[in-house]
Amino acid sequence: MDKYTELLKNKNISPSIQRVKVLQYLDNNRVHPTVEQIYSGIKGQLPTLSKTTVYNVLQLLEEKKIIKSISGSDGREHYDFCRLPHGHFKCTECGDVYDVEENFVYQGSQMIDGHKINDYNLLFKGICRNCLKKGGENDK
Amino acid sequence: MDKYTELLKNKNISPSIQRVKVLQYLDNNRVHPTVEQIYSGIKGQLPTLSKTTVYNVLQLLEEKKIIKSISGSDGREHYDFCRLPHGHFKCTECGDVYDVEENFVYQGSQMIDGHKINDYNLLFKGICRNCLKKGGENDK
DNA sequence: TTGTATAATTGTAATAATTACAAATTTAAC
DNA sequence: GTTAAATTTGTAATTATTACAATTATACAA
Repeated sequence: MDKYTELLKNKNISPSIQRVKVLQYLDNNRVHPTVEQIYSGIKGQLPTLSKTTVYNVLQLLEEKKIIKSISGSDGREHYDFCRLPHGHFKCTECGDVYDVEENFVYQGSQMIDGHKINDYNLLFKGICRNCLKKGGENDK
Repeated sequence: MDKYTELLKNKNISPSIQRVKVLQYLDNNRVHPTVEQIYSGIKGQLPTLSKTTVYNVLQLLEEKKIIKSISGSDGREHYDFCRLPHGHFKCTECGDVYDVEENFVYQGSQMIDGHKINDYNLLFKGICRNCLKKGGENDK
C-alpha cells in the first residue's frame, strides 16, 4: 500500500485513485499549485478526471487538515501539503507563491474573542526575485 | 479641506470625489467590506459611480499603502483601512472578517530569500462566535 | 455471486468576482 | 479658453468556483 493510500486511510478517507493522485501531485510539486495546475498535472494519468473532482478532493483534504489553501489576491487559490509550520510569500507581479522560513507560531488558545480558531496563515507580499531581475523598475 | 482629501494629497493622489468617498467609507465602516459593499454603500451619494471605479480606487489605495486587502478563501476580497498592525480572523461559515489583536510583528529586513517584501498579513480561520451560536454542530 | 444502497466522480450549466478596454467626462496646465 | 492628461464610466470578456443531476464505482448483505 503506497504512502498516500495509507495517509488517507488513517484519516478515514476512502483512498480513491483521484484522491491519491491529487495528494501525490501535491507532495511531488511543492510549488503551491493552483487547481488548474493540479488538474493539468494529473489529467494525463487519469484521462476521465473532472475538474470538479479536483475541487471536491481539495476541499476534503483541507477539511481533514492534510493540506492548506493559500489565498493571494488574484482570485486563484493555491494549495500546500501540510508540513512544519511555515509562512508564504506571494509575488504580486507573477502570482507565484514561495515558502519562507519566517513564521508566526501561535501558542494561544483555540479561541480568540469567542471565535473558534481552526487554522492560521502568515502571508508576505511583494516582488519575487525572478520578477526583480526581469524588471526592477516596477518597484511598486 | 477634509481629512481624506488631505490624506490623499499627502500621498500625491489627486483627491477626486470618488476616491474621497471610498476612503471615507472604509474609515467609517471598519468591517473589512468587500467591493460590493463599498459600491452599494456610496452609490447613493454618487449615483453615477461605476464599480470599475471602485476597483481602480482600491487598487490605487493599496499600492500607496493606505489600505490593505485581505483574501479569505471564498473568492471575495476584503479591504481594510491601515492602522496599527493587527491580525484578521475569517469565518469559513459566513465569510465575515474580524480584527484580532493577536499579531505577528515582523522586524526582519525588507528582503527574504531575494524577494522584496512590501507587506504581510496574518490570517486566522475558523468559525466565528455568531455562527457558533447558530449551529455549533457544524464543527468542521 | 448477485442485488442494493451508498459514496464518489463526472460534465454541464450557472454564478459571481474581476479585468480589459474604449468612450466620455473631468481636471490641470499653458 | 484651448489642449493634453488624468479619471471615470459602462459594457463585454474572462476566469475561478459552485450547483446539481446523471453516471459510475464501491461496499456490503443476502
